Amino acid sequence: MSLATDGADKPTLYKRIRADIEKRILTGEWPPGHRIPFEHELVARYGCSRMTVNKALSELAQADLIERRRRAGSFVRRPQHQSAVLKIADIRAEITALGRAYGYELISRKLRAATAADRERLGVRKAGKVIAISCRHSADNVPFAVEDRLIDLASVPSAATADFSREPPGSWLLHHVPWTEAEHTISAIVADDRTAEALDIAVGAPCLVIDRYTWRSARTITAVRLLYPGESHRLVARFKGG
Amino acid sequence: MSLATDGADKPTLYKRIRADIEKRILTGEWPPGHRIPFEHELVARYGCSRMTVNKALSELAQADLIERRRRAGSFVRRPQHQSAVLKIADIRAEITALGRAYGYELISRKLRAATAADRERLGVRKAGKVIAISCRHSADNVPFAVEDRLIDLASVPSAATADFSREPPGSWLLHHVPWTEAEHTISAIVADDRTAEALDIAVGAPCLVIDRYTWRSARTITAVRLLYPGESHRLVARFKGG
DNA sequence: TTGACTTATATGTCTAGACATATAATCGTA
DNA sequence: TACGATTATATGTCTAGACATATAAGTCAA
Repeated sequence: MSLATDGADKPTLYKRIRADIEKRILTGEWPPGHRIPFEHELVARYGCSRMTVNKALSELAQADLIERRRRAGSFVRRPQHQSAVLKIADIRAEITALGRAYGYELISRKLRAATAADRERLGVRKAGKVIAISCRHSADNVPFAVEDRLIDLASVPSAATADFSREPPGSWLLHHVPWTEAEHTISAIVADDRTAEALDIAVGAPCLVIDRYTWRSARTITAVRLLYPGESHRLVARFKGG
Repeated sequence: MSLATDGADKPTLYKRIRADIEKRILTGEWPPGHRIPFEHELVARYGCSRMTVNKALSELAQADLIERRRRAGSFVRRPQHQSAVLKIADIRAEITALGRAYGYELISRKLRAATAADRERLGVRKAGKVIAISCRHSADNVPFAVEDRLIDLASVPSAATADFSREPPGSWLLHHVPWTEAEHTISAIVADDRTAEALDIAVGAPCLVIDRYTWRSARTITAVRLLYPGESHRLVARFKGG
């Protein structure tokens, strides 16, 4: 509309308060340990009610930028240097985001009674059926990652009839299983014969490994190992805090 | 009212509302796409004011568990399967948390005018001085990681006189530079001669690599490369969302 | 000096309203 | 039927209070 000159649209007051404080912390004007103004002081400065500044400060506390202590005040926290947001995108999304052509290929799919090794890997005790899947993702027809997955059929019965020859199991699960929790473990190995062939790299070349273990309400859903060529693939995590 | 009987302490009302809803989402009772009750319905159910349920729902929206749409209502989001919280702890903290003895050893420290390669690595244009540090972290006297770091003295002048023979540069920076932003890149390589010797592993053994690039207010602070023995070290990221 | 008790105060939570705003639904018209 | 205008409504933000509660700081006695 008419006011195209500068700062976009009008942010709400509590967002402006939050941004003001965040800026002073991030520029170092208010270093770690610094006591930021009391709520009543901010109320006076911005001419608003206490609930408004409280909302701003609560969000900063939730983001771990400040620490709030009763009776004492609110203080700039020391950066933690420890929690980063690591984007582990769906492989198809990752590849298409790079502007490359996504390719998928099912290598093997076996439905079997869970072996001792399967139960160990899934972290379940009871016997039951599992699906073991091996597949490959490629970008512009170059191998991008190989996937080795185990799905617990007791938790996801409908996986028995899913067609994994066209849809990657990761996408299928994402659309057929609601909210889950997961644990990722990242490590490095060197390619053995089988891996080297699947990824079209040399035996002994480095590989990045992501092991993901997924569950819902304490029930195991799936365990997957992803192998990437180590020198060409990178995981990027960007974050605030040292 | 008179609903006090049970044990534990009494969580506040908005936290109870948030936990109730979160539980229904996580157990799958309310699957992705499900419309959760309107604020006025929750107000009626819990017998509280709208601001209280609004606070609960706002926090769920901030955590990306629900999506709020004006006029339409609030809906359970589809899990993203893409952002994980990766804990990249301070190495000393990581080792002591494992109950092992932390050891630190400075391998080299050089103060020099930035070379073209240094400027490239730090992403700065202007000439200036840098400190290049190479050091090793160990756990119970076993090499744990080697660190190769560059610090931009224009941004952190006091680093020139810091004693890095006893304190790791990471810890020192953490305590002398306020809030920063960083980008981590994780990859895998195989050990060359120098790395193999420093980590006491075989040449050609896999290594996990973390490259961290740190800045504050668009100003580069430091660039560091951490090398871990790939098969013994693991990065763990745990999170919600598929 | 130490420990126990009291007090002051900043944050934590909550209320019962208010108006703003985006937008789904409905209605009316071409 | 398709499209534009209107309306209804759920969320977004805000207010001016309130009481609860943890705790820093001060007070006083042993």
